Amino acid sequence: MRDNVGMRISARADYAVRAALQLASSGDGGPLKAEAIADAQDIPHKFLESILNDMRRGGLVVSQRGGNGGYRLAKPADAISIADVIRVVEGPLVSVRGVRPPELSYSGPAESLLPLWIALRSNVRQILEGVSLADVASSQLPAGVAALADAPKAWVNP
Amino acid sequence: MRDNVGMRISARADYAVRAALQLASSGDGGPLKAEAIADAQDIPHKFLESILNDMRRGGLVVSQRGGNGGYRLAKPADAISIADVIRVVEGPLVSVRGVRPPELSYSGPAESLLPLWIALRSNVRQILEGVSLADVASSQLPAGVAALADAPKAWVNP
DNA sequence: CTCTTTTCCTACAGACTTACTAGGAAAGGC
DNA sequence: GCCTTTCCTAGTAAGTCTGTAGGAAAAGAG
Repeated sequence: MRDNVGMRISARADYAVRAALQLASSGDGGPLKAEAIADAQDIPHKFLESILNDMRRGGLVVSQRGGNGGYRLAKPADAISIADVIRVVEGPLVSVRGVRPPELSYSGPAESLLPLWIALRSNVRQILEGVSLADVASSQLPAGVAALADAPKAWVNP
Repeated sequence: MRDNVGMRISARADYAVRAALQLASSGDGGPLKAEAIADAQDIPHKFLESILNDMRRGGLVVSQRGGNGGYRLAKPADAISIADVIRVVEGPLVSVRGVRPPELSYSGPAESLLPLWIALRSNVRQILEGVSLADVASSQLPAGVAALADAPKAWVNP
């Protein structure tokens, strides 16, 4: 039985964003330990560790070992977008058959498929790059996004 | 090395759309054989067969066996959207951790994540449901989509 | 009825991805 | 030295993705 594809947010990406939000909302009471985040957001501890590691390598968080170490955001929460987080843990936001749209080539009646994928990607970017960790953590989504989410139609499954 | 997730259009979905476009553009010179489509679009023949089968079960195409059989669209090309095609071969357009957004529950600073995913999904739908096979086959994308695709920024990788 | 064509169905296989878990080494503070 | 917490390598069970193989069932032509 085939299931869900299309815009798939994996567990890894979902966890990454939630962890980042937890860090964003911790204001500045020192760094947060992986385990504290794991408990707060109900994420498997060791799995989260590897995600936080990706985020550190990607320059999104900084870490401190030992006694009262932990993680904190490397930049202000309003300077990190959801797209930043997803890209750091999973690579490109949009891909077709494993490659990014500009590398594709279509022929015949499928020629205009490329512009379509490009438009789609641009649209997804617009949303995910336009929303910061601070926006979500404070429940203040940008007007355009909030408008989309408020339409009742948006909540019903097709 | 982790790679591409996010909005992933699988080979299966890409092939399905291209096959449907080929059918759309064949006007009405009788049904098209699977092999003819496979050749025209450079899709593995047997793989395409199973995709066309999904599309038949989903009511998108009708088939005819024997002598000069083949496939044709079950509805006019301007009554089938790209979203229809993708959904028939891959299920829901957008999912988070394998489930559809409305089934999720977030807590703490992640509470506003749900509206964000909903907004994202609504946006993706708007595009993919708003473009028909006829639009793509005739290279006449709807104004809003064409505008997105025409922005030079949309074509550069981040 | 037989032959050819083409769809339809089932089964499988190899490579890859996903979501984890285990165990310990390295660093930092007391 | 000791305790904590990050950091690193490895592995694994289950699933998905992209196909292939082989044949049975239908439709029409002769």
